Amino acid sequence: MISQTEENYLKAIFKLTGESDDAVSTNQISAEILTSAASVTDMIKRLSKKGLIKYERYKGTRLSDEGRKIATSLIRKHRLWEVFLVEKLEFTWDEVHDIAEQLEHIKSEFLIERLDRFLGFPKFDPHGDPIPDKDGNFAYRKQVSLAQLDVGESGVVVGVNEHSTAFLRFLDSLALGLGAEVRILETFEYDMSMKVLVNQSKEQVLSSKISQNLFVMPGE
Amino acid sequence: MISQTEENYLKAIFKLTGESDDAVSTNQISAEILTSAASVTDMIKRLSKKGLIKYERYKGTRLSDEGRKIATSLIRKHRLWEVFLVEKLEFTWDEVHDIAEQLEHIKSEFLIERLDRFLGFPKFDPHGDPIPDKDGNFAYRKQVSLAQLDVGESGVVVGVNEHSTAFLRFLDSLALGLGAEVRILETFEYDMSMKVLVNQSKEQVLSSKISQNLFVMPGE
DNA sequence: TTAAATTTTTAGATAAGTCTAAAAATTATT
DNA sequence: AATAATTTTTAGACTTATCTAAAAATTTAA
Repeated sequence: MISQTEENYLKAIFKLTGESDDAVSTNQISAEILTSAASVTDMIKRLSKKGLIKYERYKGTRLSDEGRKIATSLIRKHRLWEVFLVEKLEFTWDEVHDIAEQLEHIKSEFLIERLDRFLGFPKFDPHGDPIPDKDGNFAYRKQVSLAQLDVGESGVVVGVNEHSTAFLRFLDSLALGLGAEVRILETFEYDMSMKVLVNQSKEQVLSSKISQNLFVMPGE
Repeated sequence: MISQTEENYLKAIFKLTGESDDAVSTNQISAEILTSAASVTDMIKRLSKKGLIKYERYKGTRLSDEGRKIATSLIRKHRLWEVFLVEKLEFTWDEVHDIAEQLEHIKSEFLIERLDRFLGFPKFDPHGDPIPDKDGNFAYRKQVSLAQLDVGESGVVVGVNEHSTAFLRFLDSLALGLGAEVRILETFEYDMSMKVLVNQSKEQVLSSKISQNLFVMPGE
């Protein structure tokens, strides 16, 4: 049996390496989990003994196949629960993270398959992040950050690169939620901000921080 | 912050005393939690220090107002999640206990109020057990065990006094789920079994163990 | 290529929750 | 009322997960 804490370490390692197979350092993990490096060393030994990670002293850590499977399963659960909270319980996209963080640890394969069906097998969560299938495969989508578009081009918002409540609420206030259509009117070299037309109706100036953290599917 | 283990002890104490304010013994708790008496003594000290129970050495334990509030809140969560699993995810009544046992520990008042609304404010769970409201009040319902009915009387199944998978599946096979109508045709003094008519169609002989563990609302 | 800076690991403590075995207190029995 | 049986608590140990401080290994820089 794997503990919630162990699960959180596996998820952190996956988050740091993504789909690649790079090794992550002890310090990277400790920064991600907000814990001491000494605690990470301890946990790494335990996970290594269980065969969930491959690790060499001073060299770093990478997930084993088994560890990767658990990590993607956690992400799958987390994102499916987020869909549930938003679609069924009417939470907003900035309210769901902490609750999903708890729900992802509920142990029942059967439960998650039924939840998936109940939700209509969604492929993306309320933030536009892909929901891995049972085998851990993530849906691919052609996307770029809004900052990469040139004047005259447009795109549809499909995701965010930052999940803070503050950022998500700010996007709401700009009508820049998922599905919003954005056309680049003008870019300002000075601070890399850009003037855009949102949903063919409202002009808005966006800082580079915003445009870099917004993913769009380029159109036209 | 209260731990899951602490929550489980409070729930066990509540289960043992019910709505009364009797003291429960250390051994009773250890039997309920399936743990050693020594562990119970340790935990009792901790809960007492937190003001969640009132306890005197060798005299027994009872819940404080605060402890009772937490216990009923856990039961509320457990039963609401059971309704969700059965009504929305199409689980059967014998499959939901273990999953609800995990879900009841998810911490979010907001979540449970929204779940309650999503489910249409149910008053009873899939086993017929009452769901306490936010203030911890249980709905009252006039009910007796089937064994208490006399020949000629009838009732509608509204609850069970045993929640084992075996018992619930057995009831299913007899078409004796919640809502079933039962009329007593004959009782046998010898072993306290009774012959009944289920849903005005099928005759069945029920052992006293069954009739004692089935709650009905008497009709006629 | 040696010294300085950084990263990682070890050593030793602490807290929660569990256990067994033994001691203490209470209750039951003769 | 004294003894026996039962219940409860204490004592001491173990595991998981955490910490700080110090030691060891590695990397960077002069």
